[in-house]
Amino acid sequence: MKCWDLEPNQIALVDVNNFYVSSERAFDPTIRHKPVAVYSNNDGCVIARCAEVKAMGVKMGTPVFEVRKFFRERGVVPRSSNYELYHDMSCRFTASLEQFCPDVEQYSIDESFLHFRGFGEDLAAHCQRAVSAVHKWTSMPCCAGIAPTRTLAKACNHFAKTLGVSGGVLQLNSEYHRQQLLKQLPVGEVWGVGSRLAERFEALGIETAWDLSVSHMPTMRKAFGVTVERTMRELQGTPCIELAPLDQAKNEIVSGRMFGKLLTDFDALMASIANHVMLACEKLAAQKGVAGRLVVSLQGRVPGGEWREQSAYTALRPACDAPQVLMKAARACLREVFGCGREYRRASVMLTALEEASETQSDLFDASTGMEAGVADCLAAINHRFGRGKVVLGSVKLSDEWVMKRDFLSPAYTSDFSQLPSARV
DNA sequence: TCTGGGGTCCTAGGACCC
DNA sequence: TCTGGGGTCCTAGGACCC
Repeated sequence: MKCWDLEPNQIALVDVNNFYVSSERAFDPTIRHKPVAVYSNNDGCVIARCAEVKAMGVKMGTPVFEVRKFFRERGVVPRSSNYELYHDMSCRFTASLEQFCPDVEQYSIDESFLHFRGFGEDLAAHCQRAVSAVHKWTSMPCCAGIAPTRTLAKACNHFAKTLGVSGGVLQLNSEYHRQQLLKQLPVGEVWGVGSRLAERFEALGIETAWDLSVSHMPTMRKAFGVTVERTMRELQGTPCIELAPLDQAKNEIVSGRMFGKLLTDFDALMASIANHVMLACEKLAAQKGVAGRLVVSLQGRVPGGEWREQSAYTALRPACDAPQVLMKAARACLREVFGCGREYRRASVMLTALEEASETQSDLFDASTGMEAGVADCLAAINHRFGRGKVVLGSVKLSDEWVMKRDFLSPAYTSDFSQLPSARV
C-alpha cells in the first residue's frame, strides 16, 4: 500500500474557476453578483458560465439562440469572448503561481500543473497560500488538487471545486482516500475520457473512475489502445503521462474561423483567407519555422443543405515562410475549392510539414533574392503596433465581410490605454 | 504459372483536451 | 434560420522498398 503523503513527487493542478467569467468580473464590479455567460466566437454558443448559470441547467456548448430569451428573463448578462483580456489574465495567473513553485507547467489558458519534488512542509497549506494569493492579486478564485499523478491531481481538483473544500485545496492522502475519491468520480469526468469513451465504458459496466482503474489492463489495452492504459496506470498512482512543453515548436499551425455572416463572393473569401495566412505566418515566424505544405479548407453548403468541408493543398518546395509565397499558394488553393454561387460559413488555413528554418535544404534553382525575408517581420511589426489587418499584401482586396460577430464585447481593459477602466470617487 | 515478409513513411480519420 | 477554435496523440491502411 502506498502512503500518499510520503510520495516524494507531488503534482498540484491549479485552475481558475469559470475562468472567462472570472476575467470579465475582475474589471467590471457591476456584474460581480449577477449571473454571467460567455459566448464563443460569433456569439454562436455558450462556452463559459458562472455557478448560477450552471445551476440553471445551461450546458456547455448550448447554442445561443436556444437560451437568448431565457437569459433575458433570468437577467443573465451575456459577454462575447474577449481573448485579449483572457490572455492577459492568464499571464497574471501563471505569474502568481510562479511565486509559489519553481516548476510551473502551463497546461491551458486557465490551468497549470505545479511540480513539487521532496517538498518537506505541509504541501496542502502551501497550495492554500498560493490559491489565496491568486485571488488577492488577480481577483480570480481558483482551486487546487494534489496527488502523485496528473490524472489523480485532476480528479482531486474536481472534488476541491464541486465539494467546496475549505481553502480550495484537496490533497490525496492515503490509499483509502484514493479509493473513496475514485468510487465517487463518474468515469466520464476522468481526464482523458471523453463522451465517446465514456459511452463505450458504461456499456461494459465501467461507471466510475474506480471501475476503470481495476479493469483488466491487457484487455483494455487491446480494446482501447495505449492512451487508455496510461490513464488507468495514472489512476492507480503511477505517473506516465508527459506533456509537451508549451514553447515547443508546433507540428502544425492552423488559423480558421466561422464568418460573421455567410459569404458567396470570391474576393470576400480571399480577404478572410489572407487574414488567416498572415496569422499563420506570425506563428510560423515565432517558432522560426518554415512550412512544406499549405492547406486551405472551406466549409460550404452542399445541395442537400448540409455543411461540408472541402480542402485543397499546395506543396511548397523548398519549404518557406514568405507571406507572398504562402499567399499565392493560398489563392491557388481557394480557386481550386471555390464553387460559384455556393454559400460558405467557415475558412481555414493550415501549415504542415513544418521544419526549422535553419535546417531547411535550400533549392539549387531557387531564384529568390532574399527580399522576402524582411517582409514577414515588417508586416508583423506594423500589424502588432496598429492592429490586426492594418497592412495586407497588395494582391488582396480589403474586405471585412468575414469579420466575426461580437455584440457583447467587453473593453480591452488590460491591453489598450484608451480602454482603461475609470473610477469615480 | 507459381509470388513472402518485414520495415518505413505518409495520410486520413478519430478521439481527446481546454 | 442561428451550434467555436486550436491543438495533440494514436491507429489503420496504403504505397513502397528490399
